[in-house]
Formats: sequence, structure tokens, C-alpha cells
Amino acid sequence: MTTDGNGAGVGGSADAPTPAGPVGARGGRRAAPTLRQVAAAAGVSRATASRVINGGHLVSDQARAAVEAAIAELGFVPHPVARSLATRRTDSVALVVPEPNERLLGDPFFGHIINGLSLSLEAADLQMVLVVVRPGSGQDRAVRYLTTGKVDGAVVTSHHREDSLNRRLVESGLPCAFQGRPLGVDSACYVDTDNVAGARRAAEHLIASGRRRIGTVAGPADMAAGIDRLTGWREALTAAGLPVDAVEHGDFTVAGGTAAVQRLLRRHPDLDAVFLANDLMASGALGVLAASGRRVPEDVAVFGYDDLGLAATTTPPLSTVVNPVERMAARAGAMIADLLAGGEPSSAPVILDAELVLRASA
Amino acid sequence: MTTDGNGAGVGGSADAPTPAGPVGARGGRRAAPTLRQVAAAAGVSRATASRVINGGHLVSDQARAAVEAAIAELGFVPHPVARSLATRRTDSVALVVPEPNERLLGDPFFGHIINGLSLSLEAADLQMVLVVVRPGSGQDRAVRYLTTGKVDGAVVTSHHREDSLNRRLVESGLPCAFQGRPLGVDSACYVDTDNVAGARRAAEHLIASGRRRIGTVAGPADMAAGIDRLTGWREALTAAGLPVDAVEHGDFTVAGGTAAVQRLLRRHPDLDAVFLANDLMASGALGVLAASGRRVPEDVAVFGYDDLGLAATTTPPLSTVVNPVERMAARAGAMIADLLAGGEPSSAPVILDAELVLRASA
DNA sequence: TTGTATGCGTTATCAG
DNA sequence: CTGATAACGCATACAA
Repeated sequence: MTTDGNGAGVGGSADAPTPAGPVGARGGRRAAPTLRQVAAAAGVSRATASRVINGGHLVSDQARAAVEAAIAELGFVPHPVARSLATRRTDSVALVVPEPNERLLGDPFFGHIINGLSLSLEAADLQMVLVVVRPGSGQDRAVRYLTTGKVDGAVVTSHHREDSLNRRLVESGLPCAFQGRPLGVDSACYVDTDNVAGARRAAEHLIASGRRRIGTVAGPADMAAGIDRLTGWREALTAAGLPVDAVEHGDFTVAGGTAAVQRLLRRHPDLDAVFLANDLMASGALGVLAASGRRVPEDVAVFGYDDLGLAATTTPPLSTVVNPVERMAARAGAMIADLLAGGEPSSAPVILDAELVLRASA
Repeated sequence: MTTDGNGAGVGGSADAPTPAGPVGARGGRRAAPTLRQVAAAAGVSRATASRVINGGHLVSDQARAAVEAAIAELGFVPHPVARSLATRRTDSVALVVPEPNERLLGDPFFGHIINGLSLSLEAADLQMVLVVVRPGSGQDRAVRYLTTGKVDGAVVTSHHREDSLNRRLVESGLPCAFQGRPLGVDSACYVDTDNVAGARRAAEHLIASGRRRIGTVAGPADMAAGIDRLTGWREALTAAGLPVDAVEHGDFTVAGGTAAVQRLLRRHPDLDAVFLANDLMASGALGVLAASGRRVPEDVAVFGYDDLGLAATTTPPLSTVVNPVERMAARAGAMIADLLAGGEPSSAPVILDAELVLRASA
């Protein structure tokens, strides 16, 4: 083993240009052992030591054993930065989230995204880096960060409004996977849920249970989820020969939903059902309806969208459409992992199903 | 300027060992320009080019102008990984969050943490890396990631249960700042809110408004926030000569709060007020009270804790204690930024105030 | 003020 | 199977 007290310097290998003085212990952390020290302790070259670390092919059992012993003894861990510089990989991917608005702060949505993604990335030994893009110069900043080699790829949550970010990212050549159909860019590398079908089914349920005057509070007209859920609602009502004029738009927040429902009821006091593009807004609707003396679901049925926890705790509990956010994020993570492993970019998006969950409100 | 069509190779500098062949364009991304190319284009040495990039001291105006022009022309951006290897800094800090449980998924808590922290880190030109620690081997994994040079420091949200993570991190020498008083470690480098005072004030308000039989649903007994809020409640009741026997513990979730309140009411049907250690549990309590035919606040007053959005939207809206989560995270970010900039570790924690917000429930 | 030389810790190439 | 050695891209003592 040739491990003299010094820890290095023996072994006869001609590669020790390092001054070898007492390591400059800055702060309080003692310097981590390097590959060179491992090689010296094992009596092999750095190249051989490196081989056993990376797969261990093409090395004699003897050399491998020696190196592994040295690694264990020194507590060696490869320095990720140095490795990145050499391999030009960082083994980390960014989760890009839109500007922090009411939705980021108060919606369980992002918690689920984060959980699903970090879990699937972990399975591929990738680290998640959260990049929140702020308005103003934040986008430039984010693009610079993402395209200068600090991450190997990105999962972009495309629930934000259409802007140039998506396009800039794919044009930069950075491997990207989108969660939610991306607007403003022509990429098939995304996973989404079938928002159209989900909304349609919700509306169909309302119709099947006898409702005839059905309104909706749609999401923002410039977000994919907002557009698609409105489309599904229209499809169902049109197919049933019902009018589709009772539409208001909300911003996916409780306050926004509250205001939108008030407008809707003012214009259409005869509504016997309302479909809201997410549960947060539906929760606001519940308050408005109660305040106006309408009973849910006897007088007005309420249907939400998301089922991310809130729906089960309102009074009455909300019937809603399951938004498989966590699974979407996980699939997006797998997608980017595939891409980074050399897989081909998927030619078709992954669309997860949108099932109903019936509770008391409709 | 000596810029021949080749872009490099002139200037007489003796450092061009690179083969100079057509860059291996892997994937679809064209290779980013390097410092060497900038130096060549500007007709200076790499050292000089490096100097103008890092502050620009000790360089002639002429050289600086030439380098800046070259940078602009080539669109040069320093490669962060190479820079990190040389400087031994990464300019990024980790946000360490506990295992993903119900709280991470459904609580707006983490959204606020993320927002506050990323904002303050951005001000210090630091990038936030989110590290979620899973049960099992997740902790080893996290510690390895955090202590091998991929981040310069960490902000640890200490709302998770007491475990060895805190200790392992500070012992590793990694600069750490905690959000919430850390259990299991003796560090003054944290920012918290005065949970004891907050809970005490809430209870005092209940007492001042005439309530005499006051119960509480405390948080977990092994989390700082749970412990402190219970303490505050006890202090107020004891000072008023009221009994402190009506105590149940919940897990900070709606379901947990629901169950805990049911137990509490079974044991103490005469309660005229209840203080819950967070709004999620308070929201569960609202449902139980309504179901049992008790009016809020006429029969039973309800007081929550957090005011992170939910409290304003329940029926009735919750009186609660403001938990300045975003400001805490921001302060923790500033703390770690200071530390990394060479500042001294703070000798005393930062404690933010806990104010009441009165709504209809109490 | 500028340039030279070297180090940062790995991986990868290419002779042996 | 193994070992020199050259990248990787940038920063920085030190010399001039």
C-alpha cells in the first residue's frame, strides 16, 4: 500500500507537481482528498484510479481493490466541479418556473411539481436546480444561467403566460422538456394532461345530472390550461345543444374567482351550475354562492379542476377534475433524463388522462 | 486589433496549444467562445482579459476597451464551471427542505420560502439550488451533495422533525443559515419569528374578548414551531388563571387538525374557543364545528396561525397570527450571503415579530 | 500595467 | 490492462 504518514509522494508515479505544502485550510473545512492522493495511496496512476471510479472496466481486480481501499480510507468523493469541467456535464437539470405570482405562492401546484420532478430526477442521479424567472431583466438572467453550462437541461413549467422564454430556450439548443403544452414554440417534447377532455367530462356530468343553465369561469386566455378547459366546456355544451354564453375569465386565484363569479351571476342569475377552471377559483365561488343565499349543490352545482388538496376540504367538498401534476412532472423529468442519456427527442407529447372525482358540490 | 479571419493565432502570445481545428459541435449547440478567443481578438493576454472581466482594476483604458469590444463581438460569457474550479466558489446556495410530506405539497409555506429566498439571493448574485431531502438514504445523498463543493452554503428550513441533518451540516463546515430555530444543533445563525409571543397574543385576544374555556390544537411536539406556539398559549392562560388542560396535538395538516379538534371537543364539549397552531388545522376545525352545529364565532371562537392566504378565504375568515415566512427566508438569504462575503457568523439570531390579524372567526 | 506560468481536480486519448 | 499527458476554461501569484 505504501502509505507513509505523508499520505502521498510515494508510488514512483511522476505526477506530483503540486507543492504538497500543508493544505491551505480556509474557513474551518479541511481540504477534501483528491484523486491524486487516492492514486498515490493505492500505488496506481490517476488514470487507473479514475477508471475504477467510473465503472471499473478495464482494470485488474488487484488494482481495483487497492483503489477502493484507498477511497474508503481517505473518504474520497470526486469533486463535482472538476468532473463537470472535464466531462462537460453537470448532472443537474433546472426546473424553470414562471414569475412568482399569487399562483406560485398560494397554490399547491408547485409543491407537487417539485415533488414529482425531484423524485424522477433523483432516480436518474440528476440534481434539480430551481430557477425562478422574474419579470424585467429576470428573463435575460435566467437564459444566461441556463445556457452557459451550469445545467444539462431544463424542465419548464409552461403555465405562465406566453412570452419569449420558451423560444429562447429551445433555440439555444438546451435540452428542454415542458410541463404543459408550451405556447410560442413548436416542440413536441412536453407532457400535459388532457385539459379539453377533463373539462368536457366535467360539463357532461353537469348536463347528465340535469343542469341546463351552465356557466363557466375560465382561466386566463393566454395560458394553455385556460384555453383548453374552456374549449372542453364549450364542446360539451354545444353537443348538448346548450348555450355557451355564460363565460367569465379569472386568474386562477381565489380573489379572481370570487370576482368572476360575481360578474357571472349578475349577468346570468338563472345559472344552475358553474364550472371553474381550477379549485382555487371554485373555492371563491362557494363563498359567493353562500353569501347570495344559494345552496350548493341544490340550487347551483359547482365543479372545479385540480384536486390538489383544497377540493376535499371546502364546504361542501368540491367535485373536480384530477390534474395529475405530480405524474406530469415525473414524466417530464424522465423525458429530460432520456434526452440527456442520448435518447431521441420524443416526436409526440405525452398526454395524461383527466379523471373526475365526484364529491358533494355537483 | 490584429484580427485576421481566423479569429486567433496572432498577437504573438505564446499560449495556443489548442489544436484549433473546427470546434466539435456536439448536439446542436455551437461552442461558446472562450477567454482565450477573447484575448486573441483583443490582442492581449488571457490574464489581462480575465482582469477586465473581474473588476477591471489594474488595466489600461485602452486594453479594457479592446477586451470589452471583443467580449461584445463574440458574445462571450465566462464558463461558470471553469470559473468555479479556479476560484473554488460556485456562487450558488442550497435551499434544503425536509422530506416531501403533506406540508410540502399542500402548504403555501414553501412557496413563500422559495420566493423570499430566491429574491434575496438574487440581490447578492447567488443562485438558489433546491435540495429536497427524502427519508432513508436521502439524507446521505443530500449531505454528500452539499459538502462536495457544488454549493457555497445552505439555507435550511428547520420545520422538519429533529434529526441528525442539521448537526451533520454544521459539522461539515458548510456555511449554514437556518429558517426557524434549528433543533439538535447549537447555532445562532438562524432567523425565526416569535412563535411564543404570537401564540400568547392570540390567546390573550381570546381571553380579552371574554372566552374562558380555551383549548388548543398544538403542532407536533418535536418541531420548534409546535413547541413554541404551545408555550405561548400556556403562558397566556396561566397568567389569566385559566386551565391549560385542553390540549391535543395535530400534524399541521387539514386532516390532522380535523381529527385533533374532534378529540378535543369530545373531551371538552364546553370549549368556547380554540387556538390552532396553523391555519390548515384551523380550516379543518371550522368544518368540524360547523358539522357539530356550533356557530363560529358565536359559540366557539377559532384562532389560527400563519396567514399565508388560506385564512382569508375560509368561512368565516380566520383570525390568525401573521407568520412572516417570506421575510424570514429573505433574511436567511441575506445572512448566508453575508457569511459567504466574509462576514462574521451572527452571534444572535434574528427574531421577527408575530402580529395578529383579526377577521371574523374570533 | 502586462504577460508568463501554473494550478484547480477530473476525464479522455493514446502509446505501451 | 496501465500510465503519461493533454485537455477542460478560468484565475492568479509572480516576474517583467
